[in-house]
Amino acid sequence: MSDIAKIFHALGDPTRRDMVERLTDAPLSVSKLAEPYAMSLTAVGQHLAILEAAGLVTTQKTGRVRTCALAQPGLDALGEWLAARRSPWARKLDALGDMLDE
Amino acid sequence: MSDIAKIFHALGDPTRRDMVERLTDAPLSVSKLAEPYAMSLTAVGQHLAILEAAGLVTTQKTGRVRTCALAQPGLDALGEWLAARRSPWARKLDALGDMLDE
DNA sequence: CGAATAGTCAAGTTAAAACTTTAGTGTTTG
DNA sequence: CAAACACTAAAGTTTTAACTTGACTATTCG
Repeated sequence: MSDIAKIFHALGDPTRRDMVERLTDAPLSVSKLAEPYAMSLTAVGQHLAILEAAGLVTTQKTGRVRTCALAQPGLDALGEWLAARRSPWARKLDALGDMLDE
Repeated sequence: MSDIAKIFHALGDPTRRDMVERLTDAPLSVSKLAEPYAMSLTAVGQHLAILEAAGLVTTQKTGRVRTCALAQPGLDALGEWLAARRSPWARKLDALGDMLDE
């Protein structure tokens, strides 16, 4: 699964997208992050693992609490993908470059 | 389902994301769009409906052929969402505005 | 006009995600 | 040191989404 595939798949789920939105404001522990959702802590942990694998969230464990924060790599990759669709000339240049490489 | 939810859900699927990527280069008929995929034309039509509902693709039927092209509204909405995560100060200003409204 | 083309509709099947339960680890607190 | 806390792992269930089949409509071509 490519990076961009992981990112879009991760953000395709409403709960995960909401988590990212809430982490925009401030870092949160797993428990705090889980509070608003009507699901088990385990389920939240699973969502978190997906966000982390996509490079959208980083976490670090101190003692028994894991703190989650927004990560740049995922957002940056998303920005690049979007830029390529919004300025088609950039994509055409890429295609030209690929052609010249052959 | 909110606009941004529709957009991320739509792009969360690999086939639909590939469709959008191919439409970045040029508009295509449904049949041409379907060619690379090992699935029925019906399935492609279903994917297309989801992309259209998300504002990522527009289509128009002329005679018996439907031509599909990339649409701005979806990409713009995605850009706005992303901008809000990448510059947290913007989001904090929004929160301040909401607070002052009360 | 008949056949081929391009796409669509409704309904059912299959495959993938999300979520749960149960049980457990390491960490702090009283 | 026992109990509460914060999370984690494995395995099974349920829900959702993707995809198929078969039948059908409208358009173009010979």
